[in-house]
Amino acid sequence: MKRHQVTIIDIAKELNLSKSTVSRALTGHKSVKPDTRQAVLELAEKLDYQRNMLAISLITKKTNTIGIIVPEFHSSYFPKAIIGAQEVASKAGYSTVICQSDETYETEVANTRVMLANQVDGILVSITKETKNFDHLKIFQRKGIPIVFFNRVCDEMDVPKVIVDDYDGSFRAVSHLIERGRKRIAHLAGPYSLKISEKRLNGYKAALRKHNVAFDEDLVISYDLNIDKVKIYVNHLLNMENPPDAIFAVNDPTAIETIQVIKKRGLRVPEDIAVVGFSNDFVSGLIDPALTTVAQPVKEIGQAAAQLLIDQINREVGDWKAIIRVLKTELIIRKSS
Amino acid sequence: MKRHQVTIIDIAKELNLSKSTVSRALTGHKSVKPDTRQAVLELAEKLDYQRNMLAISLITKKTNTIGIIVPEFHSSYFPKAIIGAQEVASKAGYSTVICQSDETYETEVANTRVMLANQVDGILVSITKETKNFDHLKIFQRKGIPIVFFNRVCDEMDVPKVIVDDYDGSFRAVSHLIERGRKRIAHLAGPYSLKISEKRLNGYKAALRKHNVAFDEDLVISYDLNIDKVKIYVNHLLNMENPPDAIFAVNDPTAIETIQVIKKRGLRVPEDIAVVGFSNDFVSGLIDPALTTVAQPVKEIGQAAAQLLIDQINREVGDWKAIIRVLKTELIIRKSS
DNA sequence: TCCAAATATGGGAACATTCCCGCAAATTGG
DNA sequence: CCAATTTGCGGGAATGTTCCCATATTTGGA
Repeated sequence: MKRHQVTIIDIAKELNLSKSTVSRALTGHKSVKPDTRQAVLELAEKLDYQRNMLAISLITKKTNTIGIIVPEFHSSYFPKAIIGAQEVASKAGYSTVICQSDETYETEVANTRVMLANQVDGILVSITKETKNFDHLKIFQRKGIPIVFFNRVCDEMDVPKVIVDDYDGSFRAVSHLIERGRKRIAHLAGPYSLKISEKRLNGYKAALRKHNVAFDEDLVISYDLNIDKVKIYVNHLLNMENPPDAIFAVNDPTAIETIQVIKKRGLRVPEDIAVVGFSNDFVSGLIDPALTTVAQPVKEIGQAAAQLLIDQINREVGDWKAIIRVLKTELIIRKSS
Repeated sequence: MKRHQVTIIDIAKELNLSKSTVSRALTGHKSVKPDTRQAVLELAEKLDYQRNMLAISLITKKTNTIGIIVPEFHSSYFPKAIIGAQEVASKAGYSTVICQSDETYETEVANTRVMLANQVDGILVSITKETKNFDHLKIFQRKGIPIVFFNRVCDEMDVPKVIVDDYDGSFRAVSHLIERGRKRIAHLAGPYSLKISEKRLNGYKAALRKHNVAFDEDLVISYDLNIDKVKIYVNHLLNMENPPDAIFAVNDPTAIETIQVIKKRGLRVPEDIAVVGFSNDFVSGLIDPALTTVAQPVKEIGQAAAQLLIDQINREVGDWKAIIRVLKTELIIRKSS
């Protein structure tokens, strides 16, 4: 299939030079006569020579590639974070290999294999909701390949992480609901295997405590983020003999689906039940009613994560700290509360 | 930074074998004693040996990687198409390198460089709205690297393409508006450098003709897809002495923004002005009013494109046809019309 | 004018792997 | 029981590049 690739040897032969000289001319080394360099560059252009990164990477042991593993592409969160990461990566001369784990542990493990085989210089990871064992990620640590977590982080690994203050965001969202006079606030939580679910739950609890609202265990439902199940849980909540007057959802897709279910039952948002989400997805301002939510600086998270990763790649082995960057959230109050 | 990588030579030495034998054992070659293979496999596992794809690719001239270049990540279209493409690619043993050109020609050119340097086995491309010169893509053809276009295709290159029937979708959308009694239907078109803009415009014109509605040049505005400008154009249309009673937008983000502008002026959708979009983005069903739009089988488009590409990679050079897969659209009628 | 230093180039190892070729030992068949 | 085949393994080239070391040429200062 492939025909012969133009190599530096072809250029060398044509110009009666050695491959060493051509290599030097091409990489912008000093100690090569301007005329020679000029000739090499011109011929390279003419033959449209492309440097073979495989060979270069093989010898330099550096691929200038970073891997990104994210659980899904359905919400606008990860695409946006990836844009941010790619931005700083490409500015630093890195290309990116993106894998999507589809929220399953096995795919995530497979993805890490791809990354290792491709000899990435470092990886950015946001784990799946299923991931409880981290051996596949610890391999990178062991091999000295930098790793940075963002959003969904691994607590038991001592590496840099970029997160938002989930506790605080959650606290403010729930406080807001209480200030609007809501007394029975339900929480549709994520799986507790994810640290963010736990933190958002804690923020929720703290807000209740702070405002002397009784905590009712029955009003907290942890679910697996499978959006189809929201219907069941929301209906369950609405069918309680003492139903909630507000629902704080762990993320925006959940909140949006919650609103749909409530509307379908003929109840009004926010009059009958207020709804608040988390993340400020692109959609959230456009739906009816517009969703009150906790905005995250998503693109900045991606940027920060990539920057942390590249810093780590450029540092000497051992010379880095497990910095945890915590970015601020912002409560966006809209019609749904 | 990097410490020594475990290679087949390490394994060979440890077991007093040659690297050839280890290679054979690892690649599942026949003619290697079961005991030997077992020993190799076990030691490889123990040392957590990872095959170096760089070296393998260098020698086999195949990277098992396909490149995907898309213009943007903002709408749900491209992420969804990528999911589809990745699905069939990874099933076929290919990983993907994704680049986003940010709707600028220069970035697209840079992206193709990355793809060439990374020796991808083939690329999937959807061009930017700016791309008028295709030399950077023709290089792939010249080098015998398969290329498949999807969505935003290049007309002057004779390669496989995956598109939807834009003309037909547009025709049906506009026919629907006419059937609902609309007489003055405006069209917010995309840049004519994109084939899809042209086709959607043609479908629009054809529908008018078919139903004997006069074509009014002033009701068609072509714009550069910069969403911030929608406001200007929609206001311009509404300020006309004989304003439109419907707006057919070239895509959903445009339609959604159009609705926002109309609502902000105190007009009602669809009572005063009906709006129809194109693509059925994830958001479109959730906004108020829910958007009538032409649904595309986005994931299937990605799948089809990847399949076409992989077929082409696996074929002998020269043995392929410039198939154009045209997928069907579906008109989704919602509240906005 | 001559030697040292700078400049310019070449040669070859190295990177990790595959794959072809060759050779020995083991197995088979008549 | 010996030739023929099969099985199992090793050696070494090749992939495209960088980089170190060596060598040749030019330059400059005393």
